[in-house]
Amino acid sequence: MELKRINDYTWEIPKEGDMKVPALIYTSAKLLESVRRDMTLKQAKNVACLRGIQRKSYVMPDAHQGYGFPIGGVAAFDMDDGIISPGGVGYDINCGVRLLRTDYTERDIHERRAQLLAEMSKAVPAGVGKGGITRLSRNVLLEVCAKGAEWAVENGYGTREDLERTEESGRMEAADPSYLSPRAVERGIPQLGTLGAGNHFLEIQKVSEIYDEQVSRVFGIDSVGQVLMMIHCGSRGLGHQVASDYIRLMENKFGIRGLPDRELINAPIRSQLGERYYKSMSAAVNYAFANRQMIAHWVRDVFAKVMGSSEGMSQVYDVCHNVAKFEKHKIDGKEREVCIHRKGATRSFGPGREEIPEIFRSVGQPVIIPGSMGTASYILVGTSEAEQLSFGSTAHGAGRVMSRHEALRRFRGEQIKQEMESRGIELKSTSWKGVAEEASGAYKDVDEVVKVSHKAGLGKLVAKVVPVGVMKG
DNA sequence: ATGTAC
Repeated sequence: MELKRINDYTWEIPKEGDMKVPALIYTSAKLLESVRRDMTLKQAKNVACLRGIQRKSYVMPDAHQGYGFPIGGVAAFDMDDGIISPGGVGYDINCGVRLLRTDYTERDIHERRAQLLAEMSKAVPAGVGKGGITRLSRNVLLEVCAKGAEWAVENGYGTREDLERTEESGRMEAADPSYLSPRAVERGIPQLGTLGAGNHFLEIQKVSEIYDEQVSRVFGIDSVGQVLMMIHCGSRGLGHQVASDYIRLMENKFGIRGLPDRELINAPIRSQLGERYYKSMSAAVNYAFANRQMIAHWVRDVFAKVMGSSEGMSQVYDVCHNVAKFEKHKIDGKEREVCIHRKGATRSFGPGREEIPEIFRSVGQPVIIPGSMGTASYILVGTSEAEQLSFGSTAHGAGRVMSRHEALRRFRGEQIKQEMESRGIELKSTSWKGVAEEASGAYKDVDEVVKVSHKAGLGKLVAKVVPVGVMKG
């Protein structure tokens, strides 16, 4: 494939054939090798062919192949001529990350980290298909999907301050749960307040490096050794069902003829089906916000029980990694509203954007990038440059280099756990198979991913954290 | 990611 090197961290696939715009890949020579081995670049070119796409089809440094669109793909579409696509959001709608700070240091919790993990695994149900401890009626589930994290706070899970420190304040107003299929509702009812499986986790972390003292202090990250709690999960079976439902509905309505790949099925944003998908997707987004809100509340309960207090455990921020949204961006010098798809990408807004909470508005929003199991994670800050470079987006994680299937062939869960424990990291999981699939060897080097983000200007380094204890689904 | 197939 023809790739034009723009600079050390940017490559372009020039417009050709049916492409309406070029594709732009933020990567390094090292990361480019793995991206060239799978379908990522072909998929980025396919996205560039879709109707109404603006500026470029963007690829983030952690990208790998996904359903239709690459994971680590960002694309914006014209509100009048453009499309919205379930494959551009992904199956796990509003998969995302929440970060809590604490007043504890690693020393304070060292002796009790196994106990913290044991209590968390009692308090937070995890695993494939796992149900939760809440008993919801159908009507309450619909209310959760309409109100998101607000519902959770109103029902005793956490504080209003948490909402301020959540993307969209924990609630997408566009949500209309009445468009959810009966099956989506049915799957959502038992799973609210559950972690799930795959790459979802709870992690006890300690700050290992601070790159920007001023910004980190604004985020509530004060010193090396400070303990943080990271929560990574999404919308479970409900979001998955919304994606499946609308992929099928759109295929039936529009057919797959003329698409470069049937997985790119989409609907005009202004069509009935496009609007219904957006409202249903927003309902799933809200379900995921409520999910993380409840889990965060239980994590605080666990600290209160094991450590004696959860005081000081305020939220740093909560970000979406898989979402489509209507946002205003400057295109060809003119401010316009577009439909942004961020699939495996984090919003990275810089100073001044009205969408970010006032407390962060002078420095930019927190960007939370989890690594793979047993590796570092990073806190970055959004930049103004990113708005021109990538519609205000950066990476969302390490990004796979190996399929789950291949990881199962190569790794053993028991051995991975042993290796982590020899490095002083506790691991608790419901599934050896899950641990093998999530081995860090199946992922890219997150240090390299965030270096590209920093150097390219997509999001700037603020702090590095390392795991102390990990709970996997 | 996912009641890893409806």
